[in-house]
Amino acid sequence: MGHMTTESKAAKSALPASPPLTERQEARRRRILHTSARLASRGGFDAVQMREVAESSGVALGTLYRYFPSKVHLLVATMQDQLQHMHETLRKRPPSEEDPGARVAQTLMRAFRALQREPHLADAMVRALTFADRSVSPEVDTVSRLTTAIILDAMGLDGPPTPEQLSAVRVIEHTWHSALITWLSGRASIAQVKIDIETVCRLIDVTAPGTAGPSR
Amino acid sequence: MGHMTTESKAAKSALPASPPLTERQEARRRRILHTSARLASRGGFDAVQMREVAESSGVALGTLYRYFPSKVHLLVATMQDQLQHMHETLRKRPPSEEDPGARVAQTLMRAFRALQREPHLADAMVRALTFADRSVSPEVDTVSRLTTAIILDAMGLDGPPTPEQLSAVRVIEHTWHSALITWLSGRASIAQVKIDIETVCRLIDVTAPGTAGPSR
DNA sequence: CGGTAATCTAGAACAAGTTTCAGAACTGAT
DNA sequence: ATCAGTTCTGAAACTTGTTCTAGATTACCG
Repeated sequence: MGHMTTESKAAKSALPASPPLTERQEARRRRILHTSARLASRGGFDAVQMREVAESSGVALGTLYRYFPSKVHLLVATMQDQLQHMHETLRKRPPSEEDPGARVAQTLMRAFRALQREPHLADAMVRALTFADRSVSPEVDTVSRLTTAIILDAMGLDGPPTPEQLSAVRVIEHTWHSALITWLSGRASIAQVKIDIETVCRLIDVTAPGTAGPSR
Repeated sequence: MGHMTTESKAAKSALPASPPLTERQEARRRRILHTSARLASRGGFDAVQMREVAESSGVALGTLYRYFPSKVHLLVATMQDQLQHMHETLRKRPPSEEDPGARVAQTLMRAFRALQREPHLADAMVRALTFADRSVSPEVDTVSRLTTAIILDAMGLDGPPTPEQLSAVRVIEHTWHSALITWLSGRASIAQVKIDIETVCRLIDVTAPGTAGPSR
């Protein structure tokens, strides 16, 4: 593995709020993201090789780097893309449970089973996400907001969440990412992940307004 | 970094099926780990360059790779080393709180402040840990067991932990790692990490035996 | 349409992780 | 002390992420 620059020196902030892309450019971007997901599905993080992504997308290497300043940027963007699909899919079938905690657990396990179908892709995306350094913060933040939105959606709250609930959601996100990693690296079974998710989701019910807090 | 005095074999059972190392070999290994930590402290993950580690440890590159089959292996081993120190240090000053949850939160925040003193080193170790693939599973597992031991120690239980408590500890570990990453990549403040840690530690009290569970 | 600036292409070049190999140095057993 | 087997060294080679450059294309503007 070559060079995984932690600190990208000349960060050419191309993406956020930049000039609108032309038709051809949008198509190129799509092609690249599609290729990225395809290669990742085949062999995970290592199988996404920048030269191959470029060639297979019909784009020069330099152009690929203009669109996505690093491999990690590319994979995080791929994750954004996939998460948006998942958000829509999940939204179509809201969870059947009653309690917010159980609803979140059910939704996350659905998401988990979806990822299970493409474990290599999941591997590439999650590894990129946790390996990302400061130069990718905005993109990682977007992924985080998407994940938060999925969880809040699943909770099915009436009003806005309380600060305590937001804390619980953050912790759930932490657990979600980390549990995913332990599963992907073969150190935890699916059953174990399920237990962890269900355990952490109890925090939702514990922090629900109107419910007596824990005994402290 | 004075390395350990005499310690029981139990602590360093990292390499299960390897032949015992000679004196010179043990010294080489320690030199390498020391160099790794030194370079990491200076510039994080990227500053730990295998050629430089080898040269600065007075060892050939091929030898470095014989001892640690990849950069990630090296950094995870470095983390094992540092965690052992931290475990001993923390054990010397047990937390002052009463409730197990609060004790764990206090201990983890102490550990966190220790890491804050060498943020680059923390960055290198944690990034390696979460980037590790299957080939590093045994070593990552050792780190996980060490972390679990630290948390269980902090809880100060009388008897053995219940399965529910073990689940809570797993979730706390997830949160710990993930919160660390968000802090290291500049996406969360120290205050935010503190809140997350304290939030997840409520799970400990919630799952304490003899306490009524949440209202579900 | 002509001109100009931005974008894209092809390919070389560079950086750092990893592998390989021939020979020197060390180890343990006879 | 000698021999066989392992370990270590030094150096080159290979891989893949990343950068750079010169020229071709394209997009936009008057």
